[in-house]
Amino acid sequence: MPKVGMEPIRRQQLIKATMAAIDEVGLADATVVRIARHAGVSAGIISHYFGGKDGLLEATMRQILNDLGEAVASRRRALTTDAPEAHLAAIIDGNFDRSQVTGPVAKTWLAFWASSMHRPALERLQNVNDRRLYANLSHQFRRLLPKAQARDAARALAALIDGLWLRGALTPEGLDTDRARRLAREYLEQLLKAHGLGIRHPETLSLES
Amino acid sequence: MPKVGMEPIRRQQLIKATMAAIDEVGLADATVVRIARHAGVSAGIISHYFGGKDGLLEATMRQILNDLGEAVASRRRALTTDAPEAHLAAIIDGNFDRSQVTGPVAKTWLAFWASSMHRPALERLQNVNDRRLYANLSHQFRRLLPKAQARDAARALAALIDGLWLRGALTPEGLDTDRARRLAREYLEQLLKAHGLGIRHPETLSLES
DNA sequence: ATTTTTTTATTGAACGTTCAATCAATAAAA
DNA sequence: TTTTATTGATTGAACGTTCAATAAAAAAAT
Repeated sequence: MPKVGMEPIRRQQLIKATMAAIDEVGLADATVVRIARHAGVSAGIISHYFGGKDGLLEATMRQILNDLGEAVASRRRALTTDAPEAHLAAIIDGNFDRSQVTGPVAKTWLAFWASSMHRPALERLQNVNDRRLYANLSHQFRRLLPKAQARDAARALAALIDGLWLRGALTPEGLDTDRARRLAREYLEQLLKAHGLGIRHPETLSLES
Repeated sequence: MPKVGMEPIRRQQLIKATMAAIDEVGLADATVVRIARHAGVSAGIISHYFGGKDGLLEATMRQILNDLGEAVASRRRALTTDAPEAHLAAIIDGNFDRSQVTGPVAKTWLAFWASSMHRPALERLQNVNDRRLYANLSHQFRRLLPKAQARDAARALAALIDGLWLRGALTPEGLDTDRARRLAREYLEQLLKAHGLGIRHPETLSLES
């Protein structure tokens, strides 16, 4: 089947196959042969397109984080108001975007998160993503709360979002995205109410209901 | 050095060495030789006392979860009041117990959490622990809130606790336990306030009646 | 329109490495 | 002398990478 212009196709196939393999047997047993079989190609092709297994894993993590960032960014772009409550709701919704929370993606995300502790290349990607979430939250909260309280609110909401992801990735049924979104939004609502700031119709603040 | 009664000593040494090795190079590179070297013994001894590497990993995870459970249980036993707010505060404090949050333990915990998705033996231990935290929280909230809201409160607080752990395990400086405790307690306070239930001096609940 | 040549894409067996497990040998205490 | 504890070289399996061989398409030549 050799043809020209196979590179972007194969790269995408292999990244998807990596997630499928990790979902199936975990990162530790996701060998190059297994990944290649999922993509319907031979093992050698991985070194050809990614320079080796590490390159493929890094590309896979980068894709997951990019997709997550884009899910958040697109929801914020679609806002018709600049109210901080609306941005915060969009950040929550983006983090529980359907495309991010399917079994393979969530399990791969968690596997990478754990191994990023000891792989510099993955740790870098992880930190960029972490800081982006915290900075986004912190900046919006800062428009509503004093600095110290804004920081705490951002830390807590970021932890709640990650915790819901984590628990969702581990339950066999997968994450209940509607419930996770609702819990995070209710936390946000309570937080603002506790500081004497009402939230105005959180369920209609973003475009998707 | 050979003497009788070495078994409990060696088992403890090897479990501790396992956490040290995972903290140092991650679960993927924590080989039996490396673990044994941390304990100052030879590799063969692992199979002798634990039947193999898997047995050692399972014993290590079991110890972490047992310690965590004991940290919570002992704080609840020490309560002088039966107020649900006090139990909830004790559960929070127990989960951020100092002995549980040092670097090696936290990293090992996260590594096991990720690999429990694909190792039945670890998954079982993980589920027991998860359900215990959720059941404890849920039962105490049930004394304050209607059933549906109690369940949601338990789910959210459990996620917040896990999320704070997760983020703490990944930051180079480790988890700031005081801050994590404070954020979780503030969340609890807001939650109860939102339901019209004041909390009475959460930091002194375990001392006053 | 054929045939030939070149380029691109892919394979999979071979290689060197690393690992967990084994077990005969050894050493110290009982 | 017997028992308990421990070693560490050996073994076999599994892994990622490499690379000569191959196949198909594209380009060039006839």
